Amino acid sequence: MQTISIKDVYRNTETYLNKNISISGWVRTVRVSKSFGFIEVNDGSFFKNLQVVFEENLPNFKEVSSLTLSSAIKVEGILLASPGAKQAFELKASNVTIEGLSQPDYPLQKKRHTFEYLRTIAHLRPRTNTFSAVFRVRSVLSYAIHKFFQERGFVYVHTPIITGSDAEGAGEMFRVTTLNFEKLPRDDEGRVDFSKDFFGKETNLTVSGQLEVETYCMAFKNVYTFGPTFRAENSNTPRHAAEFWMIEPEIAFADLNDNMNLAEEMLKYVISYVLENAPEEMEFFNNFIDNTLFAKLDNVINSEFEQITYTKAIEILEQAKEKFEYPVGWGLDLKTEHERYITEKYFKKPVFIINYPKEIKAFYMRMNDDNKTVAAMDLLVPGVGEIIGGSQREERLEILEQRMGELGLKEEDYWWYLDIRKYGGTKHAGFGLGLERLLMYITGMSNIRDVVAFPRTVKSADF
RNA sequence: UCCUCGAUAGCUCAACGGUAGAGCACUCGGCUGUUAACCGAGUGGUUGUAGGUUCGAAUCCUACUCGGGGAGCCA
Repeated sequence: MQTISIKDVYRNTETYLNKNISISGWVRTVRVSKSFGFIEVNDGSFFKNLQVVFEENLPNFKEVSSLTLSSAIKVEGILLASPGAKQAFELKASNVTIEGLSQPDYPLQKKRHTFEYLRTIAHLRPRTNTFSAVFRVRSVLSYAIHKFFQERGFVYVHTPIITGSDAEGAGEMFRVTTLNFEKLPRDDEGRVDFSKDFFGKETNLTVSGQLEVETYCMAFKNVYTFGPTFRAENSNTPRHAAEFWMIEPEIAFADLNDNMNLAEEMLKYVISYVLENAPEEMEFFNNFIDNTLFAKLDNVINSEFEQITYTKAIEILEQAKEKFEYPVGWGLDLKTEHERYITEKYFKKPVFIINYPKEIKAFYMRMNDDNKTVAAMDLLVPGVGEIIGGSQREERLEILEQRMGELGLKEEDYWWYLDIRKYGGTKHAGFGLGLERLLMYITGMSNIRDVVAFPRTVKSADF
């Protein structure tokens, strides 16, 4: 008899009803009486469990009655309509094979656990309802992102994880080295001699694939990266991880407006896709994690995202009755409290803020005609804050070189980045989207450590 | 890194200067349709670590470690 998935049983019930089937999975809970009992089995294919009914006539009735939580079993039997209120059908067992018995000190209860405790058993937490839902949605979301870009002809580019450009500037980096720390090679001035290192120079883990992907953008026109990113920042917040995944599309012959349209279209697409393709999981999140979730997501899908300039945002904040802890003024960066006010209280929907002062943004962003602002965009969403940061890139060689000079960046460190401006450069734009931030927004999970399988954060790299 | 709150049984918590307790988990027993099953009994503790105050400390004080929340930085 072929073993079928529990998802298949739920999705194609008519095919299997009143027929003999076989399933395999892990015991979520057992309820026994003297001569019969119930087992709820989860096989990982589906959020919901399948209820198995067993009776005294099983040859191993006693062993089955005392099954421990999370034991691995295989069940053969007939799928019947269930008289119980909480499920439409159940599997009446004719044979239960115990594949792997779980020890009685299994640390997960049938009761609710705190997320803090579950983080200490990250190897077991995917067996809980919440994490089963989170990581199935993470998978569906990742697929939706690829599907969105692939359907539009974008080329998926694998930018390097180990980077040799020592001047990315997007944050503190993790050094990659094979040097022996006990005996570091030194140069004449007593400094560590990286020419003796594996790559013959200083190397680090990437903090962004943007600069590299821009070069492929100038060959394939529409490209994206989707991969791990590393930041060694000492950030202790529920929104930061040292290792996270980032999506970075880059589009050629395109300006900031094209960029915003792409971001808006992508977000609406992937949220809709997850709602359609993981309905049980999303129902769970809406019921148990955040009961405003569906309303929030519907609002994103159905509203036109607002677009305002940085200058306008400052005006709004200056006129707000709200008391802010940090000062507001043209030229000052927007703080979390300001961003929250604008997206949550003033507009109550996603907002693009564009055209920031050049002083508070990166060197590669395109200078606007006013010579004061650059074509940057941040997308703020209610509840999470900044979810996307992007810009139109400076394609004019002289202006880019001038900006780098102002900021003290050395041209020789960026020779290849400057080269793409020399050989058929064109206007282009792109943005970065944090996968985990988006996943938090879609699931309502409030800590990034609970949407990463084995989170790496300050002072923590267990498992 | 700063501010703030916390750490007691495997888990979630109570006890707030005077003999450390409950629910769940686990073990045993009972129960013919359960749904975080239910009913009865039992097992389970150097109260995060190190000092200090006190006749006496889980409780008060100090430091440290770890965790939560907020801020900065950002995705």
